[in-house]
Amino acid sequence: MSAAGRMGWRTVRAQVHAAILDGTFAPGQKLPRDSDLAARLNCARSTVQRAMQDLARGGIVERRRKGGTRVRPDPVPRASFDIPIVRAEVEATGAAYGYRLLSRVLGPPPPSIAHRLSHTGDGAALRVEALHLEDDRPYLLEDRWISLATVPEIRDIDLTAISANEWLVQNRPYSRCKMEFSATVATDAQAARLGCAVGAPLFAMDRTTWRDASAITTVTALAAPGYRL
Amino acid sequence: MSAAGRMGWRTVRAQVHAAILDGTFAPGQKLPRDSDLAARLNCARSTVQRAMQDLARGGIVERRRKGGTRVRPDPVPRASFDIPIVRAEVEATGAAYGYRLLSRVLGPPPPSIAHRLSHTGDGAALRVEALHLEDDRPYLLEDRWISLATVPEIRDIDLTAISANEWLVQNRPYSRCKMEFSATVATDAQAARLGCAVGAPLFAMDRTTWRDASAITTVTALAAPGYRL
DNA sequence: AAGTGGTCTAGACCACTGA
DNA sequence: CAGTGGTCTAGACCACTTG
Repeated sequence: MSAAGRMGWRTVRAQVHAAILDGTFAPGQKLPRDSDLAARLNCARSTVQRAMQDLARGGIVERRRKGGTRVRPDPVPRASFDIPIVRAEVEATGAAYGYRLLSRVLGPPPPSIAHRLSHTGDGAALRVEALHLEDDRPYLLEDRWISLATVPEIRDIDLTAISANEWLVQNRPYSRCKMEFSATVATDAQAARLGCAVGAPLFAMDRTTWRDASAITTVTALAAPGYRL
Repeated sequence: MSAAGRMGWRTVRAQVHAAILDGTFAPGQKLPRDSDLAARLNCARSTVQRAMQDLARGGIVERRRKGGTRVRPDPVPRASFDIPIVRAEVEATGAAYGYRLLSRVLGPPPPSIAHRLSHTGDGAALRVEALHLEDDRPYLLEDRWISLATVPEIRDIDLTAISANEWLVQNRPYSRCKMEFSATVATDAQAARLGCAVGAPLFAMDRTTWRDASAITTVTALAAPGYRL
């Protein structure tokens, strides 16, 4: 770690990171305080601040007021990736995107879904099943519940023309989102819709979105066998 | 969006985000330039900068030099979560963590693995199969290949005492990491080791880590049925 | 060529928190 | 209570990109 030419915050980050990787700063060890690093690297403290904050965000170091900055003994693999819009994901592969509405039912959701939507009991919901296609082959099967309390307009939208997903994204931006991933095997009905064998392994994504404290929608999407995230 | 009391960058971010959610700034629309917002909110431009940069990182807006800041029409769900260390993940549930080495073999990896490790042909590797336990029940089955070219010391480590995962994390910090998730069904051998039925759905995580350009290890971990991420 | 975001600086004060 | 990170400011210059 030397104080050569101009030090941008990315350079500072790289230098400190390199020093951690090569053992100059051992796991658990305390790093010099920001102002000292700034002096040694010949830059402003705020530049070091920026760099260290980025390392902290990446799980490389841990910072505490008065406690100083320490190398994390367990570099947390902080995965961060974009969940692509289905249409974009399909079209990115060069394939043609298609969409088909399978069912659309108004009614009270079962308890498990009502709980996810934080429904207090009286709330009705719209259930939509749809299939996303990649070059006419089944790609993603979604089973969605939309809260009519939060999104009453959805009742009048023609969901054969636009997917609920896209309509919601464009008309009901959400402020919070929770996702879960798991694995299941295809039931008879799912296999028929996805065009795969019964018992085939399916990658499942559960997503619930909120606008402030009001749940908007909860969806379970099943990907055709072979899907990788 | 009013200029009330003290405006920290989090406050600025919240105000702008709220203005986007309530439609003051429509999707695709251009926002005022930073200095204007700063004037309107009665704070320094750099404070607005920080807030806007955070919104951009969250996929809410898109910024371009000279092009200005625009509301993203497709609020990208940017999932960001920590991949926990297995031991920590188990112990967080209050359960006892256990670990068992199943096999340990030195030899040339098959082509598919050699490719993932960027081996040029001559490189040998260490293959380790291990089982992570939660209260003595199978939790995660890992099948790992470690590059002896990058980590020769691993040959002399007693992997019955410490898991390869933990040893590597503590002794070979990595600078890059690639992960993939998918779903499979249990084979005979996997079912026996995980104590589940043949054909049960398994959540699979593939991870490869590098130190600079040298691959360190590649691992496929299978979670027992019921696992959710 | 000009406009807008990106970064750097020097200095100040605040907010946690460990000793 | 004292030390360290967190944030704010005002100003300057740079870098990219669009018209």
